[in-house]
Amino acid sequence: MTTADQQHFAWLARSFGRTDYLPLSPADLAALAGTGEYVEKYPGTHLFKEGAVAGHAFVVEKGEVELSRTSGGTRRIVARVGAGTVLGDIAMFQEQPYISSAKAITRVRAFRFDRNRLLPVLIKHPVVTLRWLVAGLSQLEATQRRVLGLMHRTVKEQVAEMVLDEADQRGEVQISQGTLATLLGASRQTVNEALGELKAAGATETGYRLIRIVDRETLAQAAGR
Amino acid sequence: MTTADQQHFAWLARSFGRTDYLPLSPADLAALAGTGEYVEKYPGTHLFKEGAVAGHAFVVEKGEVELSRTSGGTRRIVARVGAGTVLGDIAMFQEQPYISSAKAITRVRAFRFDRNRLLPVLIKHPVVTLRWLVAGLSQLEATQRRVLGLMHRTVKEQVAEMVLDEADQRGEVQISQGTLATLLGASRQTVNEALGELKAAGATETGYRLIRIVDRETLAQAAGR
DNA sequence: GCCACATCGTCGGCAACACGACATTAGGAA
DNA sequence: TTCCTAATGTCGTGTTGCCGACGATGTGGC
Repeated sequence: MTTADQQHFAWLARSFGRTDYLPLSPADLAALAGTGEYVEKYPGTHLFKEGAVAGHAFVVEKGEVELSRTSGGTRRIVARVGAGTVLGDIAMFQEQPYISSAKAITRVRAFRFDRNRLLPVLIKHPVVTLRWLVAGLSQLEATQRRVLGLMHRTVKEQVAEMVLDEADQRGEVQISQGTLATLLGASRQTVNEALGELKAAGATETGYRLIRIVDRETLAQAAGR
Repeated sequence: MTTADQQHFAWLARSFGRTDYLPLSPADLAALAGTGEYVEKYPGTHLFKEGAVAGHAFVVEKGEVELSRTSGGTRRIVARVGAGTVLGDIAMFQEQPYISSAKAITRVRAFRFDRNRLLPVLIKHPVVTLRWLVAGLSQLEATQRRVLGLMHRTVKEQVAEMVLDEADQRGEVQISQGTLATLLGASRQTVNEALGELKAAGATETGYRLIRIVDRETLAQAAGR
C-alpha cells in the first residue's frame, strides 16, 4: 500500500462524520478502498442524474457540486455541497432511483463506490455499516431539520438564516441573489428587498455575487430564534 | 419459545420495510426480541419527549401516535402514525436528543428497544443492521420528499394532497380542520375555505371531524400533479 | 476600449393568506 | 334533557410576497 493511498483512506474516514463511539479500523478502511475508484468530473457534467437507478455512491474529495430536483416541471436547487460530502448513498442502499441530480460546478474529484462490490464488504464489516448508515441518517435528518426550520417564515428571516449557515470563515457567501432565491424557493426581487433591509440594519453588505456579514449579532437577530 | 412470541417476531419483521434482498433469519429475530420489551401507553401520555436523550426506540404495534416538534415557541404537529411505524431509532443510533415528541392518541402498545442491549446484538448481526438502517433511511427520505412536495403550493393544493395521502380504505379521514391546519402550517380559516372549494368542485364532503373523498379524480386534479 | 450578457436595484399591481371577530352546530358529560 | 366545549362556517382587514417591467451596473471575451 502506497503512502498516497494511506492519506486517501484517512480522508475517507474523516468524511463519515463524528460518531466517536464506533471508530473505523485500518482494516475496515482498506476493505472499503477496494470497493470503488476515483473519478474526475469537469464543470457542467453530472455525477448522477435524477431518476437513474442508483448503482453508485460518491464521496466528494475536491470541488463544488450542485444538487437539484425537478418536481412538476420546475427544477429546484436543493443544496450546494463541497469536499467531504457523501452523495447518492441513500438511493444506492435502497436500490432505487436517485432522488436528485448532482452536477459539478467546479472541477470535481470524487471517490465512487460500486454497489455490487460494496455490499458484501459491508456484511463482513458491521462496524463500518453501522457508522456509514448512522452518518447517512444524520445528514438526512439535518437537511430535514433545515427545511422545517425554513418553512413558514418570512423571506427576510430565511435569507438571514441561510447567510449565517453558508458563510465561510471570512463571513462571506459567494452566490448570486437569483440562485439564493431558487434555493429558498422565493423570487429574486423579494430576496433583493430582504438583503436591502439587512444592509440598512447594518447586518450585511452586498456586492456582485457576494454577501458579506458585517454584524453577526444583528443578523442572528433578523433570522429570529 | 411460545407461539405468541413467534407471532410477535413475525410482526416485528414486517415492520422493517421490504428490502427483499436481505431477509431476516429467525435467529436474527430471536436475538432482537431480547433487546427490549413491550410497553403499554394510555391516551395523552408520551412515548418520548423532544430534547430527552434517546435511549430507546419504539415499534408501534397498536394504536395512534402523534409526532410534534416545538420550534420558536410554537408546537407543530409533524405527523400522525399508526401500527408498524418505527419511532425514535434515528435519535437513538446517533445517541442524541429526540428530535420530536411522540404522544399516544389512542391506547398504544409498542415494543421498546433498549439502546445498550441493542447495539452489541446489531454488531453481531450485520444483516439486521443493514436492513434496519436502510428502512430508517427510507422513512426519513419519504417524509423529506413529502415536505418538499408540500412546499410552495397553495393551501388548497396542500389540503387535496394531504387528504389523498391520509384517506383510509373507505376514502375517509378523521381529523379536525384545526389539526389539519397545524399539520400543514396553515390557518384554520384558510383550510376551511379550501375544503369549501373542494366540496363545491364535488371532490370531497365534510362533516364533524371528518373529510370524505367523493371523486378521487377531481381531488387529484385539485392537488395538481 | 467595446460589447454582450449576467446581475443588481426598484416600482406598481395583484393574489394568497394570516388574524381577529362572531354566529352556528355537533358531541359528550352530568 | 341540558349545558358546556369543541368544531365548523363566514366576514373584513392588513401584510407578505409573486410577477412583470425597466434601468443601472458589473464582468469577461475580443
